[in-house]
Amino acid sequence: MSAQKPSIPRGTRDFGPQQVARRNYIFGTIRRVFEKFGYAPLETPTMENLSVLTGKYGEEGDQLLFKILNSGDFAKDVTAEDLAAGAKKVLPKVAEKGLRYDLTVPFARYVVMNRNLLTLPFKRYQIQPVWRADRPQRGRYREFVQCDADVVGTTSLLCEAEIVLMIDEVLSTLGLTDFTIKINHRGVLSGIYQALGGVGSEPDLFVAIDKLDKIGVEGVSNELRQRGFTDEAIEKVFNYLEVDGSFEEKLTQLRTAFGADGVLADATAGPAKGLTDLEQVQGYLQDFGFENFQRLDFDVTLARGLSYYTGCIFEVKVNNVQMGSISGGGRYDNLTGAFGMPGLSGVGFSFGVDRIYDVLEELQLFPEGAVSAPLCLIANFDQEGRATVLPLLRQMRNAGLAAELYPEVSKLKKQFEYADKRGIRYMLLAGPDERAAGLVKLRDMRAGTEVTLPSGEVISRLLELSAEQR
RNA sequence: GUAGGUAUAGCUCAGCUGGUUAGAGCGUCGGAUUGUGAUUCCGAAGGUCGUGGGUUCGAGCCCCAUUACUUACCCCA
Repeated sequence: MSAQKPSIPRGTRDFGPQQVARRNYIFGTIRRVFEKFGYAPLETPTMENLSVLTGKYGEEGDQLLFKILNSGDFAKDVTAEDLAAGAKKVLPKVAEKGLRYDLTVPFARYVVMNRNLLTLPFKRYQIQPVWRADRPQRGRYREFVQCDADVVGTTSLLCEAEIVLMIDEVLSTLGLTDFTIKINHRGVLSGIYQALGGVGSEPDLFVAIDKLDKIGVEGVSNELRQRGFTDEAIEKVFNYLEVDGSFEEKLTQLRTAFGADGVLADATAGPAKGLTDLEQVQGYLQDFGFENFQRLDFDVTLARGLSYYTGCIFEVKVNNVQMGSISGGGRYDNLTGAFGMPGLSGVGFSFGVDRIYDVLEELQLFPEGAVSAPLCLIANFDQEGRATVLPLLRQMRNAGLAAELYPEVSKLKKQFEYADKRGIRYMLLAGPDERAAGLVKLRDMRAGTEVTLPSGEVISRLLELSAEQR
């Protein structure tokens, strides 16, 4: 048997002890905030039936689904004609399950299946990995964890305001200060489209203006022109995109412009609803005493693709770091419609932990403590010492101290190197000399200092030292 | 799916217009130091140069194919 080079699928990663500790630090921060705001945890299976997943993410999304080959003789129902007809015909016969692509669709499925048990409004959070058969690149993985929080069964804009508060709190707690929470409303975008008087297609418009910060005015103009928008329409689009000033000022300018273009006829829907919604969210935030309005940016160009959002939409960008959005979300009015339960409104958002990790690493914002190592290593001098050292080790653990004995008798140099590399702060030396005197030596590896003390006092001393570290 | 780039030791990379036995740093292991690490010194192990073919007297280097990785686009967290 020839030795093969081991590998993992591209776009996936191993996480070593330090990385796991750091990821847990991020998960913990997010979880605590979600729970403080009243969200309850939910977990769903890694795999879903393909019928649940397909058609929910558009044609491109379907291609990015990982499908799971049926067990047993998966090819037994495939005919020669199927093969000739291509993958589309063969797929449903060989695969009936797939890996979850996001957490929102499984959540919708869960809500529909449990509609009789749920008390509305239902607030849930979910922290689980998702899989996409994408081409990996910077900040883009094929297996990554999403942290979603959604409320369904209420149209209250209080939820939107609280989302802003949660995003701000999580990112601030993680040490980030320079980030922008972008907010917009699908109604506002629709208003811009309606103001054009029926030129081009609405999705084309949204996709194009979403790229403004990336490809600039020129790029967006070209793209719109290619998509059949007239120069006149394009000019009008940019008039809207150039609204400027504070949150209130932008709202006022848009209201005036929309009024002039006659798209505010229905005061309870579309553009008018968009403006009043945003106004109200801002009002709630003021009532909450939200301090960081400088981080909240009403961005008319924010569109978030072609997804199912119908109301407010959010996206968070860390400034001065080359990284896509680390959080995003919005309100949807018909999430569960595809599963036969129409008219259920909800709003939710998601943190991309893997991207947050990359950002924190780049900005060196991980705290020192986010490493897991035992507090103390007991040196192993000889077999005879075990009668002294093993009871001591047991007592340390019973006292709640993380400790270990170097598993084999070997040169002290090696044991010291081991402690050093693992980041173990204290080393306990109980060799023949110390044992004869009923003493132990405790070495602080960081300071390089040693103290000798009666073996009966070690545990209380270590407890003091570990308390100091917090 | 589209377009580039890269592939040499466990890791990060040198390797001249094609020329004899492919190098360094870090890491690993051993020793200086049989009871003291992170700084010193000495030594050792470790590579069929991603894979297959071609050109050539001769290929790590040139050509073709292939695979993997990577960056950007599309899309997205």
